[in-house]
Amino acid sequence: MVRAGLTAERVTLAAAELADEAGLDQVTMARVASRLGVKDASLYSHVRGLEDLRGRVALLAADEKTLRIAEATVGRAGKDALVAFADAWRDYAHRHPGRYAATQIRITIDPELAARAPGPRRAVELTYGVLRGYGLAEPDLTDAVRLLRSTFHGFVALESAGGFGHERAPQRSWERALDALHATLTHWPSARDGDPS
Amino acid sequence: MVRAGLTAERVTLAAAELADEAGLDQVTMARVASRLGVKDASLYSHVRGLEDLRGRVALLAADEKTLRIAEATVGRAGKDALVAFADAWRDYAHRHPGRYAATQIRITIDPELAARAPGPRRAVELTYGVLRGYGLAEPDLTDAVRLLRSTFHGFVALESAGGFGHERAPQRSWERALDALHATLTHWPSARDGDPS
DNA sequence: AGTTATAACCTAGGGCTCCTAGGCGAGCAA
DNA sequence: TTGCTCGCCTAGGAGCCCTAGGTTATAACT
Repeated sequence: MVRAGLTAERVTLAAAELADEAGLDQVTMARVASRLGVKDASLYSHVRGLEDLRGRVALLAADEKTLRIAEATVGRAGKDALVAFADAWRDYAHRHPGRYAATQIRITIDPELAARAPGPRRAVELTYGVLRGYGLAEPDLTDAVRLLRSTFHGFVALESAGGFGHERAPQRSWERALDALHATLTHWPSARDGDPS
Repeated sequence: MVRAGLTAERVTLAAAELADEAGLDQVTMARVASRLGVKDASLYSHVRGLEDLRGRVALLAADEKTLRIAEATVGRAGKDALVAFADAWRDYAHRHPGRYAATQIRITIDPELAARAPGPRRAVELTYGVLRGYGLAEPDLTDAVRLLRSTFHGFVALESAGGFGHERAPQRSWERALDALHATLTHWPSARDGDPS
């Protein structure tokens, strides 16, 4: 009998590929195992269970997405950096819908495993890096980071859930949203300026 | 044998309550049935299956959320209406996490059933109503609607997934986001004003 | 009131899921 | 060559979704 040479990483990668091709809900132990030429029970030597596997896919996706964003934004600043950041985010979600969906799941990840993953921490650093050019200081910086992440994630989630009708290309709306975010960051009100219009 | 008096509506409501209490993934035919004092096979007279049931929960949630927003925004205009709209959205998501999660699922709803549900159409009308005060015209209106929905949904999704650290109260960031959206809508650039900063 | 028809709820069971327990043998170390 | 480790196996339990077919409560009609 030839051994398959499984590792936690290979199992996670197979699950991620399956998620992108067939949807996250189609990721079952049996299907991942069959893709690796193995029985489902064999996976439990490498992965604690289905929930653990999903968590690993989520961590993988976070790392990959962060890497793409880092590559896209390196050497850029200002609106250039903002657009590159946002486009890389959206592009990753489009290219890897299953992996991206895994990141949306309420977190039930092995803390020890999560601590070793560089993705989330690095993602925060990158976001702060983009905002550095806009001259914001805490706590405005935190608020701005949250606004950016909310807008990017919300747009991508609605778009891929079919939440936008077909009357206008999402690309145009995306560009306008980025214009709006750039303007918002440029003129961020550093103090409350009550405008009860 | 006493009959339980089930209807599709009662089954959907039980599923929605279970989703809010235990999480959407805990909504199984068996658990919904037991909550109604019935065997799982009995539900299939009223509901086509689990996917259909989830779709009905999603439709219920959309209708309820729209209703709350309508109540909150009636008689308001401008930023007042924007804030009421957004707060009602976020409040619904907080109060009914399971129902809200159901609305995020990639749509696989019986089209005939969906056509009878007033929620989605009414939601679009309400959003356009809020924007009326800002004097936008198509296609800017569509772009603005998408920006609002993206920001609201993205913020709520990240917030309830634990995506924000604990270093600053989300409420503050939410208020700043609404300030930013109000400013964006007030000064919406009706033509492209390329600012390659 | 008695009869009939509808349909609400049941039991039984198939095929799928995740997961555990225990066994065999492949390939490495001595 | 011998022996050990551990990678992958088979077997099986519990629970999932769903279908088929049987009972029987209830509503409708004479």
